[in-house]
Amino acid sequence: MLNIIMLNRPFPKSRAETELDDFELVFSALSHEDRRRILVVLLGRGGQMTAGEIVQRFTSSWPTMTRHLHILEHAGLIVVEKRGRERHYILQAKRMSKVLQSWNQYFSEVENES
Amino acid sequence: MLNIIMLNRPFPKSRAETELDDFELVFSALSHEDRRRILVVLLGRGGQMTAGEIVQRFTSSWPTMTRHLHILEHAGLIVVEKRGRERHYILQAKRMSKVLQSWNQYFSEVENES
DNA sequence: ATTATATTTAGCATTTATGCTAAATAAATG
DNA sequence: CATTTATTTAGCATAAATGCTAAATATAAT
Repeated sequence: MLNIIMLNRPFPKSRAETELDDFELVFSALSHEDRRRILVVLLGRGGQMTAGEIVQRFTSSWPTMTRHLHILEHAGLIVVEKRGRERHYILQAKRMSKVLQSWNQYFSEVENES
Repeated sequence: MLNIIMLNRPFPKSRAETELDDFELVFSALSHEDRRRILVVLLGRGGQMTAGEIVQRFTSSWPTMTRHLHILEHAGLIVVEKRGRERHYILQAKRMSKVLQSWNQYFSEVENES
């Protein structure tokens, strides 16, 4: 699987490298309106919903929503928990804030603006 | 032009609507690595560079970079100033921070996490 | 076991994004 | 004015993302 490839690195990624990967994953995940809406919907429901509850609130098909959920999961913006035949998706708001704040921090020194 | 269509609305957009548009524009703009790099490069040069200076630092062709610059401009992450035949692109770091922080604020109430 | 429910995976069609080359524009210079 | 320099616009080819339907999987219920 994909994991094998990723764990096969000769040495671990540096903090900075990981951060760059995070920016890629998080900004890509957040670039689609439905994916942003999923996070907002999750927030409104206390941060945790099943796949079915999420799908109900959108117009796209279930497979399409599943893919969005996987993209959000891969970016670390949600995590999944299997409970019987249900999948519970759990918002990772802190992780999202951290990544976005660390991006913002790069730019926080600047005062060169109108 | 595009402006005519946009100004033809019967009433102005609400604050919330504008914010949603901002999320779309900003997260889409930041979803491409070269566009994020342009902002970082601009930052390293004091927040202002000509189109040519920016293009020099990337491997993509000038037209490709021009398009990236326009996407960043449309998102409000840079502004352009014409000076003779040069275009000076100016980083709008504050605007970027504001948009990302306002997104983060939606999620800042949550403490439901590991 | 059989059926129903919850959800994902496969595979394909369509749209959108990206990247290029060639041509156009517009200011500066000889 | 002709030429060079800085940059954009047009138009097309390719890659990537999105969305769908059908099929598969896996757990729960009868």
